[in-house]
Amino acid sequence: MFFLKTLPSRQMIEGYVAKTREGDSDTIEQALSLLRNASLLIRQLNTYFRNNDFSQLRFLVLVVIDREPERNSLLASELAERLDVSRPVLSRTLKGLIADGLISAKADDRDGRAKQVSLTGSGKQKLSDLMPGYFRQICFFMNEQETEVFQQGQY
Amino acid sequence: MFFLKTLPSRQMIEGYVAKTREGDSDTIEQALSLLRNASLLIRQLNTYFRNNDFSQLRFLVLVVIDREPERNSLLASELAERLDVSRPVLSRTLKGLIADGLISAKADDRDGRAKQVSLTGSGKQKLSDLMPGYFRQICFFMNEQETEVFQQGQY
DNA sequence: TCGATTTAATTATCATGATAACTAAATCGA
DNA sequence: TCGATTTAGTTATCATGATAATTAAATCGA
Repeated sequence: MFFLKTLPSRQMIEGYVAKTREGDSDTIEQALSLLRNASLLIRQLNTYFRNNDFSQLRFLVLVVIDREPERNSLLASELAERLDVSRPVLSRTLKGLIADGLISAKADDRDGRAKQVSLTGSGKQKLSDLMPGYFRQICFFMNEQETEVFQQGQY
Repeated sequence: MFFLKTLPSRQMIEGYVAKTREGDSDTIEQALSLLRNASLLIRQLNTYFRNNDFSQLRFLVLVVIDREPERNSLLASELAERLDVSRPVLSRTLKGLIADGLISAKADDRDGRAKQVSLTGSGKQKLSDLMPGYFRQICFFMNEQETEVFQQGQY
């Protein structure tokens, strides 16, 4: 997250760039807009998931299992490859999803350490329950942005 | 943060959009790219600050006090207006910055509840120590992106 | 083939975000 | 003017991210 509500003015950025002799103002301004816009959207999505007693990470775990073509289960290690969170966080999150009956896990046949994870019926249901609202949040936000920041060429 | 390393394919998105009858694929794709790019940059910046025994929020507090024109102190409540974090987090962060001698606080003359916060010498020093590297991180990342995702029109 | 290394997953612990509940001061309004 | 409300800030607690260390299984190589 990027917590600055109002980005530094162009002048301010140019002042810092001149002082540090590092970077160029356009790039900095563009990057700060990127950070701020994304942070606003992330906030909105987190609120959406919280309101549905869920979390973005839980949702993405379901998505990643669901989107795997030709397979209905994934190893936890494969999930870890596809998701940019630490292994302990993934472990804990899977535990929660299992406890809630949204995924099921069984030991892998070939590798005694590994865990096969798949969506349960309620997992698939949860995913399709959440997806429309998720898209709605995104589109609502993007339309908002279009009429504000994006038009001003800040992004 | 948005944790999906590889965004859903265009086809995948179109599948979900069709199923949910919600949103349009271009907007979704654009938003997911926004989220993912920003998350990568935030990761890089967090790493930069951590390597310097600091944090993004601490840095932004210093920036916000520093950038205030014609003033050398701000009320904690004014900081809260400018930064998108909860009050308790701001409280805790200010406490840490005071303990490290980077800012100083004194009770406000007019309002017995309020706190005037200002940068100390080391606070100003810390800020100018960190700023060039901060800009360097940003520019490095943006150049990287230019040669990858941005060119592909995903953003 | 068996000791060393790597890999999969978890446990323990910390850092840093949030909300709810609180204290105390300021302000509002009948 | 004084009780009610609002505002500033903190404390207590929880949620969720991270890293370091651990366990156990698999694999590598002399």
